[in-house]
Amino acid sequence: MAAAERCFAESGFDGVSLRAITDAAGVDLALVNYHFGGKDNLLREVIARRARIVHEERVRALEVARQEAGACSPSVEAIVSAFLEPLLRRLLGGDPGWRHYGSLISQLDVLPKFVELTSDVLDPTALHFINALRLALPKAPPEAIYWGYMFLIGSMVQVMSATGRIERLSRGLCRSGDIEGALRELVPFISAGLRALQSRRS
Amino acid sequence: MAAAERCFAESGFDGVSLRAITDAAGVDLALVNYHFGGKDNLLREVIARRARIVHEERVRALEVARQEAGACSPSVEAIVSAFLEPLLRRLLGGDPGWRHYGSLISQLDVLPKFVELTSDVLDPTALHFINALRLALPKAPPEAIYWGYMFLIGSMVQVMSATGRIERLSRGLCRSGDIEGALRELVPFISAGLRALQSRRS
DNA sequence: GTCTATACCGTGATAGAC
DNA sequence: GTCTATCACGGTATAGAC
Repeated sequence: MAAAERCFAESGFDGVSLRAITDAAGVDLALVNYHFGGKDNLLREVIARRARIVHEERVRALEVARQEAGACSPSVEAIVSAFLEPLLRRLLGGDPGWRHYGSLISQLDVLPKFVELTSDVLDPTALHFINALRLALPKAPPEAIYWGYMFLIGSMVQVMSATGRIERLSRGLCRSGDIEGALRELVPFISAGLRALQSRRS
Repeated sequence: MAAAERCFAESGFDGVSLRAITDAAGVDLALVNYHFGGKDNLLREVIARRARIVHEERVRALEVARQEAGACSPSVEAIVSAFLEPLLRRLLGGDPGWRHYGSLISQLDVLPKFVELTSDVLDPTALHFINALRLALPKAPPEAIYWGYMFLIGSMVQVMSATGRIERLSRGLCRSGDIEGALRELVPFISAGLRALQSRRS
Protein backbone atom coordinates (compact mmCIF):
# COMPACT_ATOMS: atom_id res chain seq x y z
CA MET A 1 0.00 0.00 0.00
CA ALA A 2 2.90 2.36 0.70
CA ALA A 3 4.29 1.67 -2.77
CA ALA A 4 0.88 2.20 -4.35
CA GLU A 5 0.45 5.45 -2.44
CA ARG A 6 3.77 6.77 -3.68
CA CYS A 7 3.26 5.67 -7.29
CA PHE A 8 -0.28 7.04 -7.49
CA ALA A 9 0.87 10.35 -6.03
CA GLU A 10 3.82 10.73 -8.38
CA SER A 11 2.26 9.64 -11.65
CA GLY A 12 -1.48 9.71 -11.09
CA PHE A 13 -3.85 6.75 -10.91
CA ASP A 14 -3.89 6.08 -14.64
CA GLY A 15 -0.29 7.10 -15.07
CA VAL A 16 1.11 4.11 -13.25
CA SER A 17 0.73 0.39 -13.87
CA LEU A 18 0.09 -2.29 -11.32
CA ARG A 19 3.35 -3.79 -12.51
CA ALA A 20 5.27 -0.66 -11.55
CA ILE A 21 3.63 -0.72 -8.13
CA THR A 22 4.26 -4.39 -7.44
CA ASP A 23 7.84 -4.06 -8.67
CA ALA A 24 8.38 -1.15 -6.29
CA ALA A 25 6.91 -3.17 -3.47
CA GLY A 26 8.92 -6.24 -4.40
CA VAL A 27 5.85 -8.47 -4.60
CA ASP A 28 4.08 -10.39 -7.28
CA LEU A 29 1.62 -8.73 -9.64
CA ALA A 30 -1.22 -11.12 -8.91
CA LEU A 31 -1.23 -10.31 -5.21
CA VAL A 32 -2.99 -7.02 -5.88
CA ASN A 33 -5.97 -8.84 -7.27
CA TYR A 34 -5.90 -11.45 -4.56
CA HIS A 35 -5.79 -9.05 -1.61
CA PHE A 36 -7.60 -5.99 -2.94
CA GLY A 37 -9.60 -7.13 -5.93
CA GLY A 38 -8.37 -4.77 -8.62
CA LYS A 39 -6.66 -1.44 -9.11
CA ASP A 40 -9.74 0.64 -8.24
CA ASN A 41 -10.15 -1.05 -4.90
CA LEU A 42 -6.47 -0.68 -4.14
CA LEU A 43 -6.87 3.07 -4.57
CA ARG A 44 -9.99 3.08 -2.44
CA GLU A 45 -8.23 1.34 0.42
CA VAL A 46 -5.14 3.49 0.14
CA ILE A 47 -7.32 6.57 0.52
CA ALA A 48 -9.66 5.22 3.16
CA ARG A 49 -6.86 4.16 5.50
CA ARG A 50 -5.59 7.68 6.18
CA ALA A 51 -8.90 9.45 5.61
CA ARG A 52 -10.32 7.67 8.65
CA ILE A 53 -7.50 8.91 10.85
CA VAL A 54 -7.84 12.49 9.62
CA HIS A 55 -11.61 12.50 9.94
CA GLU A 56 -11.47 11.41 13.53
CA GLU A 57 -8.85 13.93 14.52
CA ARG A 58 -10.71 16.75 12.79
CA VAL A 59 -13.93 15.97 14.60
CA ARG A 60 -12.03 15.77 17.87
CA ALA A 61 -10.30 19.12 17.22
CA LEU A 62 -13.63 20.75 16.46
CA GLU A 63 -15.03 19.30 19.67
CA VAL A 64 -12.16 20.85 21.63
CA ALA A 65 -12.75 24.21 19.93
CA ARG A 66 -16.43 24.01 20.86
CA GLN A 67 -15.63 23.37 24.48
CA GLU A 68 -13.21 26.27 24.58
CA ALA A 69 -15.81 28.57 23.05
CA GLY A 70 -18.32 27.72 25.77
CA ALA A 71 -21.84 28.86 25.01
CA CYS A 72 -21.15 30.59 21.70
CA SER A 73 -19.87 29.18 18.44
CA PRO A 74 -16.12 28.73 17.97
CA SER A 75 -14.47 31.42 15.85
CA VAL A 76 -14.03 30.92 12.12
CA GLU A 77 -10.27 30.68 12.74
CA ALA A 78 -10.76 27.89 15.25
CA ILE A 79 -12.98 25.93 12.85
CA VAL A 80 -10.61 26.39 9.92
CA SER A 81 -7.66 25.35 12.06
CA ALA A 82 -9.50 22.30 13.34
CA PHE A 83 -10.03 21.31 9.72
CA LEU A 84 -6.60 22.07 8.32
CA GLU A 85 -4.17 21.15 11.05
CA PRO A 86 -4.93 17.46 11.55
CA LEU A 87 -4.01 16.84 7.91
CA LEU A 88 -1.42 19.49 7.14
CA ARG A 89 0.60 18.97 10.32
CA ARG A 90 1.05 15.33 9.41
CA LEU A 91 2.62 16.27 6.10
CA LEU A 92 5.47 17.73 8.15
CA GLY A 93 6.27 14.52 9.99
CA GLY A 94 8.81 11.91 9.06
CA ASP A 95 6.43 9.59 7.23
CA PRO A 96 6.57 10.41 3.50
CA GLY A 97 3.37 8.40 3.10
CA TRP A 98 1.40 11.37 4.39
CA ARG A 99 2.87 13.68 1.79
CA HIS A 100 1.98 11.19 -0.92
CA TYR A 101 -1.50 10.92 0.49
CA GLY A 102 -1.85 14.70 0.35
CA SER A 103 -0.73 14.85 -3.23
CA LEU A 104 -3.02 11.98 -4.16
CA ILE A 105 -6.08 13.54 -2.54
CA SER A 106 -5.32 16.75 -4.40
CA GLN A 107 -5.31 14.95 -7.71
CA LEU A 108 -8.46 12.93 -7.13
CA ASP A 109 -10.34 15.92 -5.79
CA VAL A 110 -10.23 17.57 -9.17
CA LEU A 111 -10.96 14.58 -11.44
CA PRO A 112 -14.60 14.12 -12.49
CA LYS A 113 -13.96 10.37 -12.82
CA PHE A 114 -13.36 9.99 -9.10
CA VAL A 115 -16.03 12.20 -7.53
CA GLU A 116 -17.87 9.19 -6.29
CA LEU A 117 -14.83 7.80 -4.52
CA THR A 118 -13.77 11.10 -2.98
CA SER A 119 -17.32 11.98 -1.99
CA ASP A 120 -17.84 8.66 -0.24
CA VAL A 121 -14.73 9.18 1.81
CA LEU A 122 -14.71 12.93 2.40
CA ASP A 123 -18.33 14.12 2.46
CA PRO A 124 -19.05 13.20 6.09
CA THR A 125 -16.20 15.43 7.25
CA ALA A 126 -17.26 18.13 4.82
CA LEU A 127 -20.84 18.28 6.03
CA HIS A 128 -19.71 18.29 9.64
CA PHE A 129 -17.55 21.38 9.09
CA ILE A 130 -19.98 23.13 6.77
CA ASN A 131 -22.47 22.92 9.57
CA ALA A 132 -19.99 24.39 12.05
CA LEU A 133 -19.27 27.22 9.62
CA ARG A 134 -22.95 27.94 9.22
CA LEU A 135 -23.25 28.50 12.95
CA ALA A 136 -20.14 30.67 13.04
CA LEU A 137 -21.37 32.79 10.12
CA PRO A 138 -25.08 33.19 10.78
CA LYS A 139 -25.46 36.09 8.36
CA ALA A 140 -23.96 34.29 5.38
CA PRO A 141 -26.45 32.75 2.93
CA PRO A 142 -26.24 28.95 2.69
CA GLU A 143 -24.96 28.94 -0.91
CA ALA A 144 -22.10 31.20 0.16
CA ILE A 145 -21.06 28.71 2.82
CA TYR A 146 -20.92 25.85 0.34
CA TRP A 147 -18.88 27.87 -2.11
CA GLY A 148 -16.66 29.05 0.71
CA TYR A 149 -16.01 25.46 1.70
CA MET A 150 -15.01 24.68 -1.90
CA PHE A 151 -12.56 27.57 -1.86
CA LEU A 152 -11.17 26.35 1.44
CA ILE A 153 -10.61 22.91 -0.07
CA GLY A 154 -9.08 24.45 -3.17
CA SER A 155 -6.55 26.48 -1.22
CA MET A 156 -5.63 23.50 0.92
CA VAL A 157 -5.29 21.25 -2.12
CA GLN A 158 -2.92 23.73 -3.66
CA VAL A 159 -0.67 23.43 -0.63
CA MET A 160 -0.87 19.64 -0.45
CA SER A 161 -0.21 19.04 -4.11
CA ALA A 162 3.35 20.28 -3.59
CA THR A 163 4.15 20.43 -7.27
CA GLY A 164 7.07 22.82 -6.84
CA ARG A 165 5.21 25.55 -8.68
CA ILE A 166 5.70 28.12 -5.91
CA GLU A 167 9.47 27.58 -5.98
CA ARG A 168 9.50 28.47 -9.65
CA LEU A 169 7.29 31.51 -9.20
CA SER A 170 9.08 32.88 -6.15
CA ARG A 171 12.53 31.87 -7.39
CA GLY A 172 13.08 29.81 -4.26
CA LEU A 173 11.74 32.30 -1.73
CA CYS A 174 8.86 30.00 -0.83
CA ARG A 175 9.04 26.21 -0.74
CA SER A 176 6.29 23.71 -1.50
CA GLY A 177 7.33 21.61 1.45
CA ASP A 178 7.10 24.45 3.94
CA ILE A 179 3.69 23.49 5.26
CA GLU A 180 4.35 25.40 8.45
CA GLY A 181 4.78 28.63 6.47
CA ALA A 182 1.82 27.89 4.24
CA LEU A 183 -0.40 27.22 7.22
CA ARG A 184 0.60 30.56 8.75
CA GLU A 185 -0.81 32.31 5.67
CA LEU A 186 -3.61 29.88 4.92
CA VAL A 187 -5.65 30.15 8.11
CA PRO A 188 -5.95 33.98 8.07
CA PHE A 189 -6.54 33.97 4.31
CA ILE A 190 -9.42 31.53 4.46
CA SER A 191 -10.91 32.94 7.65
CA ALA A 192 -11.00 36.46 6.24
CA GLY A 193 -12.40 35.14 2.95
CA LEU A 194 -15.18 33.25 4.69
CA ARG A 195 -16.10 36.23 6.85
CA ALA A 196 -16.34 38.37 3.72
CA LEU A 197 -19.07 36.07 2.40
CA GLN A 198 -21.32 37.23 5.19
CA SER A 199 -20.99 40.97 4.76
CA ARG A 200 -22.37 41.13 1.24
CA ARG A 201 -25.77 41.16 -0.47
CA SER A 202 -29.07 39.69 0.80
CA MET B 1 -8.10 19.11 -30.90
CA ALA B 2 -11.65 19.61 -29.69
CA ALA B 3 -12.02 15.85 -29.22
CA ALA B 4 -8.69 15.66 -27.39
CA GLU B 5 -9.68 18.54 -25.15
CA ARG B 6 -12.91 16.86 -24.18
CA CYS B 7 -11.38 13.42 -23.62
CA PHE B 8 -8.47 14.77 -21.57
CA ALA B 9 -10.86 16.79 -19.43
CA GLU B 10 -13.21 13.91 -18.78
CA SER B 11 -10.76 11.11 -18.08
CA GLY B 12 -7.41 12.78 -17.49
CA PHE B 13 -4.37 12.71 -19.72
CA ASP B 14 -3.36 9.16 -18.88
CA GLY B 15 -6.95 8.03 -18.59
CA VAL B 16 -7.71 8.23 -22.31
CA SER B 17 -6.16 6.54 -25.25
CA LEU B 18 -5.25 8.17 -28.50
CA ARG B 19 -7.65 5.65 -30.01
CA ALA B 20 -10.54 7.03 -28.01
CA ILE B 21 -9.63 10.53 -29.12
CA THR B 22 -9.23 9.72 -32.80
CA ASP B 23 -12.44 7.69 -32.77
CA ALA B 24 -14.30 10.63 -31.27
CA ALA B 25 -12.80 12.89 -33.89
CA GLY B 26 -13.52 10.42 -36.69
CA VAL B 27 -9.93 10.38 -37.91
CA ASP B 28 -7.20 7.80 -38.10
CA LEU B 29 -5.08 7.01 -35.07
CA ALA B 30 -1.78 7.64 -36.80
CA LEU B 31 -2.67 11.20 -37.78
CA VAL B 32 -2.00 12.38 -34.25
CA ASN B 33 1.60 11.44 -34.58
CA TYR B 34 1.88 13.00 -38.00
CA HIS B 35 0.37 16.37 -37.11
CA PHE B 36 1.38 16.81 -33.47
CA GLY B 37 4.22 14.42 -32.85
CA GLY B 38 2.87 12.38 -29.96
CA LYS B 39 0.36 12.52 -27.15
CA ASP B 40 2.42 14.93 -25.03
CA ASN B 41 2.65 17.51 -27.76
CA LEU B 42 -1.03 17.19 -28.52
CA LEU B 43 -1.72 18.14 -24.92
CA ARG B 44 0.73 21.02 -25.07
CA GLU B 45 -0.94 22.48 -28.14
CA VAL B 46 -4.43 21.96 -26.76
CA ILE B 47 -3.44 23.97 -23.68
CA ALA B 48 -1.39 26.63 -25.42
CA ARG B 49 -4.14 27.51 -27.88
CA ARG B 50 -6.56 28.85 -25.27
CA ALA B 51 -3.93 29.94 -22.76
CA ARG B 52 -2.69 32.54 -25.22
CA ILE B 53 -6.16 34.02 -25.57
CA VAL B 54 -6.70 34.15 -21.82
CA HIS B 55 -3.29 35.63 -21.12
CA GLU B 56 -3.83 38.48 -23.52
CA GLU B 57 -7.25 39.32 -22.22
CA ARG B 58 -6.05 39.21 -18.62
CA VAL B 59 -3.22 41.62 -19.34
CA ARG B 60 -5.61 43.90 -21.19
CA ALA B 61 -8.13 43.81 -18.33
CA LEU B 62 -5.41 44.70 -15.85
CA GLU B 63 -4.34 47.58 -18.10
CA VAL B 64 -7.89 48.91 -18.09
CA ALA B 65 -8.04 48.63 -14.30
CA ARG B 66 -4.79 50.56 -14.05
CA GLN B 67 -6.09 53.35 -16.21
CA GLU B 68 -9.27 53.58 -14.17
CA ALA B 69 -7.25 53.76 -10.96
CA GLY B 70 -5.25 56.71 -12.25
CA ALA B 71 -2.19 57.50 -10.16
CA CYS B 72 -2.67 54.87 -7.46
CA SER B 73 -2.71 51.08 -7.73
CA PRO B 74 -5.94 49.36 -8.74
CA SER B 75 -7.87 47.78 -5.86
CA VAL B 76 -7.32 44.15 -4.95
CA GLU B 77 -10.84 43.44 -6.22
CA ALA B 78 -10.04 44.97 -9.59
CA ILE B 79 -6.87 42.90 -9.94
CA VAL B 80 -8.59 39.69 -8.88
CA SER B 81 -11.44 40.35 -11.29
CA ALA B 82 -9.04 41.10 -14.12
CA PHE B 83 -7.47 37.72 -13.47
CA LEU B 84 -10.59 35.63 -12.98
CA GLU B 85 -13.14 37.03 -15.39
CA PRO B 86 -11.38 36.54 -18.72
CA LEU B 87 -11.26 32.82 -18.05
CA LEU B 88 -14.33 32.15 -15.94
CA ARG B 89 -16.72 34.21 -18.07
CA ARG B 90 -15.79 32.11 -21.07
CA LEU B 91 -16.84 28.95 -19.28
CA LEU B 92 -20.36 30.35 -19.38
CA GLY B 93 -20.50 30.75 -23.15
CA GLY B 94 -21.84 28.30 -25.68
CA ASP B 95 -18.52 26.66 -26.50
CA PRO B 96 -18.12 23.55 -24.34
CA GLY B 97 -14.44 23.55 -25.30
CA TRP B 98 -13.82 26.26 -22.74
CA ARG B 99 -15.36 24.20 -19.96
CA HIS B 100 -13.19 21.27 -20.93
CA TYR B 101 -10.17 23.53 -20.98
CA GLY B 102 -10.99 24.70 -17.48
CA SER B 103 -11.31 21.18 -16.16
CA LEU B 104 -8.11 20.15 -17.90
CA ILE B 105 -6.10 23.05 -16.49
CA SER B 106 -7.40 22.16 -13.04
CA GLN B 107 -6.14 18.61 -13.36
CA LEU B 108 -2.74 19.49 -14.74
CA ASP B 109 -2.20 22.21 -12.18
CA VAL B 110 -2.10 19.66 -9.41
CA LEU B 111 -0.02 16.91 -11.06
CA PRO B 112 3.73 16.96 -10.30
CA LYS B 113 4.36 15.27 -13.65
CA PHE B 114 3.13 18.30 -15.55
CA VAL B 115 4.59 21.24 -13.63
CA GLU B 116 6.97 21.98 -16.43
CA LEU B 117 4.21 22.17 -19.00
CA THR B 118 1.88 24.26 -16.87
CA SER B 119 4.68 26.55 -15.71
CA ASP B 120 5.83 27.23 -19.26
CA VAL B 121 2.35 28.25 -20.25
CA LEU B 122 1.04 29.97 -17.13
CA ASP B 123 4.00 31.54 -15.33
CA PRO B 124 4.20 34.73 -17.41
CA THR B 125 0.61 35.57 -16.46
CA ALA B 126 1.26 34.58 -12.87
CA LEU B 127 4.28 36.85 -12.44
CA HIS B 128 2.44 39.73 -14.07
CA PHE B 129 -0.39 39.53 -11.57
CA ILE B 130 1.79 38.77 -8.57
CA ASN B 131 3.55 42.00 -9.31
CA ALA B 132 0.28 43.90 -9.49
CA LEU B 133 -0.78 42.39 -6.16
CA ARG B 134 2.50 43.43 -4.55
CA LEU B 135 1.78 47.04 -5.46
CA ALA B 136 -1.79 46.80 -4.23
CA LEU B 137 -0.70 45.24 -0.94
CA PRO B 138 2.46 47.14 -0.02
CA LYS B 139 2.41 46.00 3.59
CA ALA B 140 2.22 42.28 2.82
CA PRO B 141 5.55 40.40 2.93
CA PRO B 142 6.60 38.92 -0.42
CA GLU B 143 6.19 35.28 0.70
CA ALA B 144 2.62 36.05 1.69
CA ILE B 145 1.86 37.34 -1.81
CA TYR B 146 3.17 34.17 -3.41
CA TRP B 147 1.17 31.96 -1.10
CA GLY B 148 -1.85 34.17 -1.62
CA TYR B 149 -1.53 33.72 -5.35
CA MET B 150 -1.45 29.95 -4.88
CA PHE B 151 -4.63 30.10 -2.80
CA LEU B 152 -6.25 32.25 -5.49
CA ILE B 153 -5.36 29.64 -8.09
CA GLY B 154 -6.60 26.87 -5.83
CA SER B 155 -9.99 28.46 -5.30
CA MET B 156 -10.36 29.15 -9.01
CA VAL B 157 -9.32 25.61 -9.91
CA GLN B 158 -11.96 24.24 -7.59
CA VAL B 159 -14.60 26.17 -9.52
CA MET B 160 -13.27 25.21 -12.95
CA SER B 161 -12.91 21.53 -12.20
CA ALA B 162 -16.70 21.28 -12.05
CA THR B 163 -16.72 17.78 -10.65
CA GLY B 164 -20.25 18.00 -9.31
CA ARG B 165 -19.00 17.79 -5.75
CA ILE B 166 -20.84 20.92 -4.64
CA GLU B 167 -24.14 19.52 -5.91
CA ARG B 168 -23.67 16.51 -3.68
CA LEU B 169 -22.68 18.55 -0.65
CA SER B 170 -25.42 21.14 -1.01
CA ARG B 171 -28.03 18.63 -2.17
CA GLY B 172 -28.56 20.61 -5.37
CA LEU B 173 -28.64 24.08 -3.83
CA CYS B 174 -25.43 25.08 -5.62
CA ARG B 175 -24.44 23.90 -9.08
CA SER B 176 -20.94 23.31 -10.42
CA GLY B 177 -21.88 24.95 -13.69
CA ASP B 178 -23.08 28.15 -12.06
CA ILE B 179 -19.91 30.11 -12.71
CA GLU B 180 -21.81 33.37 -12.39
CA GLY B 181 -22.80 32.48 -8.82
CA ALA B 182 -19.35 31.17 -7.98
CA LEU B 183 -17.72 34.32 -9.26
CA ARG B 184 -20.01 36.42 -7.09
CA GLU B 185 -18.60 34.65 -4.01
CA LEU B 186 -15.10 34.10 -5.30
CA VAL B 187 -13.98 37.69 -5.86
CA PRO B 188 -14.87 38.95 -2.36
CA PHE B 189 -13.53 35.76 -0.78
CA ILE B 190 -10.14 36.04 -2.41
CA SER B 191 -9.88 39.80 -2.06
CA ALA B 192 -10.60 39.67 1.65
CA GLY B 193 -8.20 36.77 2.03
CA LEU B 194 -5.40 38.61 0.27
CA ARG B 195 -5.95 41.75 2.30
CA ALA B 196 -5.74 39.72 5.50
CA LEU B 197 -2.21 38.66 4.53
CA GLN B 198 -1.11 42.22 4.97
CA SER B 199 -2.50 42.91 8.40
CA ARG B 200 -0.54 40.26 10.23
CA ARG B 201 2.97 39.79 11.62
CA SER B 202 6.21 41.50 10.50
C1' DG C 1 -4.86 -19.84 2.87
C1' DT C 2 -0.94 -17.37 0.40
C1' DC C 3 1.87 -16.70 -3.04
C1' DT C 4 4.13 -17.41 -7.92
C1' DA C 5 4.25 -17.92 -12.76
C1' DT C 6 2.12 -17.33 -16.76
C1' DA C 7 -1.61 -16.88 -20.15
C1' DC C 8 -5.26 -13.87 -22.02
C1' DC C 9 -7.16 -10.26 -24.44
C1' DG C 10 -7.65 -5.49 -25.26
C1' DT C 11 -5.17 -1.23 -26.04
C1' DG C 12 -0.75 1.81 -26.22
C1' DA C 13 1.97 4.37 -29.65
C1' DT C 14 4.59 4.14 -33.72
C1' DA C 15 7.06 2.73 -38.10
C1' DG C 16 6.66 1.81 -42.57
C1' DA C 17 3.81 0.66 -46.69
C1' DC C 18 0.60 2.79 -49.79
C1' DG D 1 -1.24 12.75 -46.43
C1' DT D 2 -3.45 8.39 -44.96
C1' DC D 3 -3.99 3.76 -43.33
C1' DT D 4 -2.22 -1.04 -42.03
C1' DA D 5 0.76 -3.92 -39.31
C1' DT D 6 3.29 -4.35 -35.43
C1' DC D 7 4.91 -5.02 -30.80
C1' DA D 8 5.26 -3.64 -26.00
C1' DC D 9 2.43 -3.01 -22.28
C1' DG D 10 -2.13 -2.43 -19.68
C1' DG D 11 -5.33 -4.96 -16.14
C1' DT D 12 -7.33 -9.30 -15.05
C1' DA D 13 -7.90 -14.42 -14.58
C1' DT D 14 -6.19 -18.93 -13.67
C1' DA D 15 -3.35 -23.01 -12.59
C1' DG D 16 -0.64 -24.84 -9.50
C1' DA D 17 3.36 -24.56 -5.85
C1' DC D 18 4.17 -23.90 -1.03
